[in-house]
Amino acid sequence: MVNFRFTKQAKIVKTDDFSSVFNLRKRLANKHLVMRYRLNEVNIARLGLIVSKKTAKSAVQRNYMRRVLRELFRLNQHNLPAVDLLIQVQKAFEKPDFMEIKQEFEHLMQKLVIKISTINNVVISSQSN
RNA sequence: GAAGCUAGCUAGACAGUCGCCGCCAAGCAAUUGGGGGAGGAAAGUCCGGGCUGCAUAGAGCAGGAUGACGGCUAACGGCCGUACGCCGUGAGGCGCGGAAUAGGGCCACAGAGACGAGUAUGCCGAAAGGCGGACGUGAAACGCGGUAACCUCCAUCUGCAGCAAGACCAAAUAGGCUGGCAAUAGGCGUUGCUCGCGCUGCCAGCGGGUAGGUUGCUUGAGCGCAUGAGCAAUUGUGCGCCUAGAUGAAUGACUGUUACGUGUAGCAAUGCACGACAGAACCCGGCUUAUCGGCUAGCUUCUUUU
RNA sequence: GCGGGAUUGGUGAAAUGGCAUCACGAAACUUUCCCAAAGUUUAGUCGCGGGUUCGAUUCCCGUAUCCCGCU
Repeated sequence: MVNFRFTKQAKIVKTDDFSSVFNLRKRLANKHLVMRYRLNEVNIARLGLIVSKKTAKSAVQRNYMRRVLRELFRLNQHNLPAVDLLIQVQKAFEKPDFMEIKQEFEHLMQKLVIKISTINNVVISSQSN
């Protein structure tokens, strides 16, 4: 039985955590979303969302985007290694675009997993050498 | 029946799966169970108040706001009633800025002239001049002209800031104060050197204070019903109810059944698609703006029937 | 949460309540064999809706959009 809960520990709250992810400058992007990531030490994938007022004026629209992204993360969190993940919305989307956003999100997830596994391999190989 | 006016209400419903944020109960804990979780505008921040801090002997000036009359209210620039003006066949809607004899300013064009003088014709005069002054122009023309939504004066109100207010707890680093130790030495800077001058080390304690956390934080000028007062706004009394509290910021996503509306395909049954404006951030009373629709009540006009 | 400012031809800016102005650009015409330069002419509901006024870009109120500051 897999637990899909999204608790407070899985949320990035502190300004330090945010800025440390930003400073690492690891970045993936496509049409609507920008993803920044950093390996962390808490053994759990954590999420921070950035939806600025510039992308959408209406608070309702911003809230919708936040909720959809959180939901996608919640359902996918067990496929992820322990990373701090910041998702920034670049272009506004609405309800009819849901399937597109889902595909984009999953695509980014795959890329992320591949990248991180290569990093880990490098680390392991360098240690063995 | 159609077209309207005004006031009020509403902003689909039920069930399931996976989740989110408070509260209550159980449990050492993990967790489990119960119950609650956006609006009529939560918006704009245009007014008013509560609350909190600062300032303050008392009073006033300056500055700001309001401006028919009377009332309501915690208060208001709000609301109600009345009067007046305009619009509408009407139900109704919109508006209203006190004082021009306290003083200053402005009054384009036209007009003789825009407030100080004085045009035509006329009367008195030899003349100078005096009296009186139409028509026309214009928003306004001798009359104490118009304009105060120009300054101003008058009346009334007004200390300043805002929950990121304020209160409490309190790392790391840097600096402050006090005490003790070391010491007149050494180090650094000032010119290449010397002298001179300036700065300073270690330990303990103290208080201030940043990140961060806790609180303020939701029971209130509260809501509903009945009834009394009042034309009404509003208000007295009685009974009942408890109705979000987040903080890198919860209130969501998906599925099924069904109601309503719109579009579309179809002769039809029915199928498919879509669902207004919009998201609490200390709390209330208003105003303004956005809004697919639906319901109720009262009233008006026109037409038809009896 | 609190506060300030802007909106005028296509663009950037002026203007005491009395005819909306300047520069660049655009279009048309003149000039030239052609182009450039030069000259002439044209195009504004003064963001929108009300009010005050004889008259509003200007004054007052509301509103929309944009920009900025403090915390």
